[in-house]
Amino acid sequence: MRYEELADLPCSITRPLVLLGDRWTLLVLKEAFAGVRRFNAFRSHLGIPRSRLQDRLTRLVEHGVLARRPAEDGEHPEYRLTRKGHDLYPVLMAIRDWGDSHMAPDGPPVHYRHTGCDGEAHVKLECDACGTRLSAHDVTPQAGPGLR
Amino acid sequence: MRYEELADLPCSITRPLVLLGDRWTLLVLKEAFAGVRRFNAFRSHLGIPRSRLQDRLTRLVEHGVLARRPAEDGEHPEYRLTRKGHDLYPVLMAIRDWGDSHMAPDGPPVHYRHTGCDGEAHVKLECDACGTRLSAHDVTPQAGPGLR
DNA sequence: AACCTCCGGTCTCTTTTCGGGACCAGAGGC
DNA sequence: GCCTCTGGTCCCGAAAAGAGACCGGAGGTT
Repeated sequence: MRYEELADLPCSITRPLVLLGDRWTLLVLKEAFAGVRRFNAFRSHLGIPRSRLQDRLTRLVEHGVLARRPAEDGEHPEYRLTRKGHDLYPVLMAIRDWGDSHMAPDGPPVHYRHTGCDGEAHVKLECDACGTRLSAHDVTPQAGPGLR
Repeated sequence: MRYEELADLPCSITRPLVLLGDRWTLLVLKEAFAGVRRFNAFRSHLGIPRSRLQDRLTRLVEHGVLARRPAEDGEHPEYRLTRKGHDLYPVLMAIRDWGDSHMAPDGPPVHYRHTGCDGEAHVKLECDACGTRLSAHDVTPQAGPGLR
């Protein structure tokens, strides 16, 4: 129970990571953003063991990231992103930007294009007051209300 | 060796995750961005077992995310972010934005402020051509040069 | 020198988690 | 009635994580 206790720390990086920080969870979510909804579809795309997939899906449902619906037409359940899950898209896109920059010697395997536009989607860190583009050097941490 | 093979897939989300997707790696990097450089400092801040920390640091050095220097003044080695490591900041900030939104009922534990400005740093997904703010619905994947 | 401490790092043992396959039940299809 | 597909559970051997003992080099003290 040592590691799970990290989720109680007042840190908005640590807390999500206790949920998301493992081999499969973010990969499952990546598939979900690609439109995958069915149990066996996740399984065949990722090669994840069934029991592991079951664990991860259940946990994501418990945390409100996915919703399990008994399916609308057929009988087979669907796992769909909730609003909360949908909000994770920038995380995956930030990872992808990094992957394209540093782990894609032949260029990006996939372009993520603004639909109906020539541009590509990229993640940017900005100051919400002055709009300046920021890097780690420009940011200063400061105590907030959620600090116990 | 099944799981590691995912790193060979032509996907810029999957490839980084094989390196970053585990309990500790992103937490170690979070500490690195907070200025931590020494072995025992990582250890005491995170409560990570020493052998685990050793593994992770070594792996990050091998991947060029951290650099191990014999230290400039004293004798003790330092682990510092490389350029490649520095580029991971948006990933951590994207996670933090999500944590603040969905896992911080009492408000953000920490504000990440634009130094010398009142604004806060936030991650945004934008079209690099037209500048529009994008969500997952506005993005279409398209084959790129890195696709085998 | 002898002793003590601090530090990064290794080794080893136990517990937890993961991987992979067997097994199961419900829903159709034929 | 039988075969198949699907989501889901169970179980066991393998891999990874946790925890603590141990080690060696560098300083500091006396």
